[in-house]
Amino acid sequence: MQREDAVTEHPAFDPYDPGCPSRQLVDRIGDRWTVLVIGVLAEGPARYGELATRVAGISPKMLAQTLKALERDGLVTREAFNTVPPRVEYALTPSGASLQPVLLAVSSWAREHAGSVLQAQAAYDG
Amino acid sequence: MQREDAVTEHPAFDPYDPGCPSRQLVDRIGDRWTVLVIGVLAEGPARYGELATRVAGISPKMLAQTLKALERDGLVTREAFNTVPPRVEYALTPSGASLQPVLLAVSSWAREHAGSVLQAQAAYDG
DNA sequence: CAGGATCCCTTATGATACTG
DNA sequence: CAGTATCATAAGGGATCCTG
Repeated sequence: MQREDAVTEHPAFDPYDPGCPSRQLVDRIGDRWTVLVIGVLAEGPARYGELATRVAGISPKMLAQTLKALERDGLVTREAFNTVPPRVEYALTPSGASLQPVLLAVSSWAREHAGSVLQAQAAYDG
Repeated sequence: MQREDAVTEHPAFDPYDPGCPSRQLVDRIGDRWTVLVIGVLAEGPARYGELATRVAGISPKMLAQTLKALERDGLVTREAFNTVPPRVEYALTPSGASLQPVLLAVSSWAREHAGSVLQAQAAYDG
């Protein structure tokens, strides 16, 4: 259990503490769509429709939701042009860009170990 | 998308890009409990109850489930001692240990940016 | 002590249709 | 084009009880 008045302090962020903002961030990084969206934006700004295309399989709802969350977290900027037809561009902020290497490390590890993991699974199942 | 009928015979959560096992791994890394469990084991072998204590908030079900998945993936070993009372020790395999730096990068990023993210959220909400 | 088996509920997510 | 609104479903996860 936890103290109610812990808000007044500004302690070290502890991912092991449920309810700690840093844990929330870890969760976000782990999010299925977040990773993919940031991956696309890491290559440059993109429009909504472009994202919808490149992150294949994502529903409009999830895309909008993911982008909104990222924008709220200050990881992504949203720029709307009042034209016809409408045009909205998303881009990574410096914070968002700083996340890229981390995500890269994750996917690198995954690529490197995918083989041995598959092997281990087969052995375990057998 | 898929040409399959409404028959969902396989619980494959891969939204798209099938045939990429590394994708499965990324999802695992992103798993809320996996990250925390590996984090604890990175400091050395631990018993079931020890893990239950240190990974605050996890239920027996989730802990067992997470450990089993990690064991199947060859990231964690399980050693059961046939004593009374029972004693089971979990430890990282080399593969699992190699994951530590990656996870460390993730939580480091989270700790570093938690502040600015909170700030961004406040600004967004206001 | 370690964990399996259940039950149940909350939330996440997807499909679809609609609007500024 | 860029979303929003709504609905239905499935999965994640917690609580609890039980056993080797």
